[in-house]
Amino acid sequence: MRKYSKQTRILVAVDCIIFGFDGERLKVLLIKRGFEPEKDKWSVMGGFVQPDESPSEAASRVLKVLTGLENIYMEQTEVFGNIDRDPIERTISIGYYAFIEINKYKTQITDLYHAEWIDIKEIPQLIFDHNHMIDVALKKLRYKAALHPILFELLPEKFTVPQIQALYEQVYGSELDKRNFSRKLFSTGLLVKLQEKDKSSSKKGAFFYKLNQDSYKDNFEKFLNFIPNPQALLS
Amino acid sequence: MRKYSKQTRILVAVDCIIFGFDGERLKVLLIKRGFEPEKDKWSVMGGFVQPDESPSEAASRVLKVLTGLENIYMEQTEVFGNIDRDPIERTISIGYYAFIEINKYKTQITDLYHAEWIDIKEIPQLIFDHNHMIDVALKKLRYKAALHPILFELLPEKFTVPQIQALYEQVYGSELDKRNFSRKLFSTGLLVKLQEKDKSSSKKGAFFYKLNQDSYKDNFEKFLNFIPNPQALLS
DNA sequence: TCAAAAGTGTTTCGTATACACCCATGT
DNA sequence: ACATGGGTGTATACGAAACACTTTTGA
Repeated sequence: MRKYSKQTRILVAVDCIIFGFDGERLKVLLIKRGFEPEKDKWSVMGGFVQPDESPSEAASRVLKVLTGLENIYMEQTEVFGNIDRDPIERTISIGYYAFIEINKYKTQITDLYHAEWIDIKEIPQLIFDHNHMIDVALKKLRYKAALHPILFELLPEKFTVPQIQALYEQVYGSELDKRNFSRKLFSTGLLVKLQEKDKSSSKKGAFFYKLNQDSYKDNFEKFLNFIPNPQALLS
Repeated sequence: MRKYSKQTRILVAVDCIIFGFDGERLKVLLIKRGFEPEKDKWSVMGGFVQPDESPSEAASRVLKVLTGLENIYMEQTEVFGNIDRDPIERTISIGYYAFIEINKYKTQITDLYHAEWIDIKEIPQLIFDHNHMIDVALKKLRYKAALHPILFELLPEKFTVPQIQALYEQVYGSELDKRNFSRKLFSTGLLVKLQEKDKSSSKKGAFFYKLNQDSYKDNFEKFLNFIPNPQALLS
């Protein structure tokens, strides 16, 4: 068969907004570019989609190269395709966002790309439309996390209730009532209490919990409103 | 400045899933392809992104060429980028979905592309991954419509309560209690009652309503759950 | 007068929210 | 003993859902 001979091919990139949580602050992994264009400026990590990979494979590859991590939850945000968003050459970029447990991230790789965790409140000016990409990812994160238990991806295997609450408070930039929060949390049936306590942040210590993986998967797509029983309907 | 010389450029397309509602059934606008590859097979309408347009501009152009309509609500679904999704040549396609009032669609243009409204329950086998694209768009539509008043885009300027209800019932494939439905509907403050009645579907006649455009815009992003007051937080 | 669709109210129940005190422990 | 953060319970209010009858009018 022949090709679509009269059409223009375009550079396609992926850019990854990588969120992390250190127990106190929500952060994004940014790199200081070691190459042109915009050398030494901050940006999110990205790369071009190669002939032998799908965009999501490209995003996973980029994530792995930067952090050494695989099998991480990633999701598309949206496509950024303005004609002049990259001054060198037209490039259409597919945005992805990922959640990683900040301590799994190996710092030895950091130096290679001059990568750093930057507090979400202190993002510097980035190249191209990368600030906008982060805004979009953050908005999507907030939207999704209000309806689905997605933020657990940011927590270590064992975590405490005060830690989760701090995470939600970071994401939404507001304080939550701990009594109502913990009740809601437990009512999901997602948490399994462990015997061990985290004594690092208080004298009394806070119990560790882990995710009930089965009900986590089962409940991931659940949410409510407008339609009487959307859980049953959205499948 | 020089180009990213070592990278491979890729064909980028947009494909538009166009939803319509005829007062009874939810439908999708499909075309019978008049060109190779897959001539005479059904597909959704799409086109390649041109050098002088962004993907969303391309989607609007495709929609206009097919339906004659402009300024229609469109939104990205996701990117479909498997290496072999188009057997002729690798093409990355950005999915869009649109809602149009079915009667605004001019049938004279239909013939040009052999376009037809197909009931959502009766989608034939389509080329490439187009069936999957429709599934994704439909899922997204259901998700979004459960939280936001998006389905009004499918209705004519004047509509009746039984019509909206029928639309929701089509979208979710389930029956709704009309007492609860109308109460919820009116509580949004989105509707303005008109004097005129629609007598076409009953002897008694049903009152027409129109959208309160101001509160429609104000309320578009509202919804609830998991976080105490997400409306205030998502902005 | 009857059939067919439109329109309207009440009760019940569950969940969201507001709110304040006791517990455990290291210093 | 006390300061610090962890953990728990209750009362109220609001919204969701279940449920059935009356109205209008063309045939």
